[in-house]
Amino acid sequence: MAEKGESSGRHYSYSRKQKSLGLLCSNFVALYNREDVETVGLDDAAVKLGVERRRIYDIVNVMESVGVLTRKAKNRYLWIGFKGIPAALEQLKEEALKELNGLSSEPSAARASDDEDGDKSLDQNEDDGEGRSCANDIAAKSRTVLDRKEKSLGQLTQNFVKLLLTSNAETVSLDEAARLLLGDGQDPSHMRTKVRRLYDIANVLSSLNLIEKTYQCETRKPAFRWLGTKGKHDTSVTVALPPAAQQLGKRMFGTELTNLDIKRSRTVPSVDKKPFKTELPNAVLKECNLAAQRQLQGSKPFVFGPFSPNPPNEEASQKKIKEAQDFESFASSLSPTYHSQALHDLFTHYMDAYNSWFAQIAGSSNIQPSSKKSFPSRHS
DNA sequence: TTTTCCCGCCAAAAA
DNA sequence: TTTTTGGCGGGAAAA
Repeated sequence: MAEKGESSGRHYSYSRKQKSLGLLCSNFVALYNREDVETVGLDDAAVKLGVERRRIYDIVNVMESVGVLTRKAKNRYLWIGFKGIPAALEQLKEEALKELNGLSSEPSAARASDDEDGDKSLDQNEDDGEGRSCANDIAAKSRTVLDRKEKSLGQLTQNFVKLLLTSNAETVSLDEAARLLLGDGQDPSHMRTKVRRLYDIANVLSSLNLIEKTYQCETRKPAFRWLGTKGKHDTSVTVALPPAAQQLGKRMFGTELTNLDIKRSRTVPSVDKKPFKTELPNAVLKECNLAAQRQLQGSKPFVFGPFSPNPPNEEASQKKIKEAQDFESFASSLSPTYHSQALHDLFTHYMDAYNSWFAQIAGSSNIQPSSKKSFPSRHS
């Protein structure tokens, strides 16, 4: 009955970027990554973030695959946060290694593999020869179930991550991944679908800062590079950029996590019909995530999400201040991206986080921005 | 053009 | 049954 999405007929210029899974994921994290959150409701998320439920399933599934969340009940997820990532990764790597040297008959073995605690130890019996009517039926059924599970976004995510974890290549392109995760010569249509899914996954993994988009050295082909698990000292894990890519004049990516992407803000192909200074949201948001995270990594080898719970060091304070100011101006020129309300909460959250965080470092190193008074008084 | 990937139909699991 | 999950691929924005 009721028409939900769209609405407001004349929505000048529509931008996919503002609806991307990556951005959604960032917003999701920003919304729930706090101490006082221990459970997440899907409805709540969908409403707060202004998206249809379907999209929530998408991001939640891949996040769960990486340990950020766990399904607790219908409509309910347990929020674990970025601290859950290392363990999950460890496990994935372990599995990957195991199935790497073990039987290599199955490319994408979707073993029961439901990590940790003993779960429902359902049938595993395949003895006896007389199945009779229903036994066969059940077998077929579980066949279907397994099949479906095998194709799930979550499973694909894990396989993709395993691939990245074990691959000795520096970067992996999505159709390489698809090719590896599927058979070799597969039906092209099937292949395309798989690649679509990989794009989805890659977007949220990027948003979580586990991977980064780059270009393959020689081919110049788009590809992804693993960023997580910097277990060892960084010996030479970071290969130089593909030199050729630089002269393309296109958007480039830094050598490190310094992946700033200044939004080109290309809106309305024909005439600029925008009455307001509509601009930035997603790019800035994302940037904030990255910035926050970058700042927070002190002696730690690697930090996962934004606002991780450890005190920053004071060496980069100057930069922080500047960013804080940027952020301030950004916040004041907020424009509706999804359905108004939700984002407001989000920004409030960001402001809070930045404030408390800034207060910390400002207090500890005793530096004040010369021109401005960092932040105006906070009032709820 | 190719690459990226959002949207939402609709079917499989759960309640 | 209804509701919750979530494959899947069309097709359009972005590069």
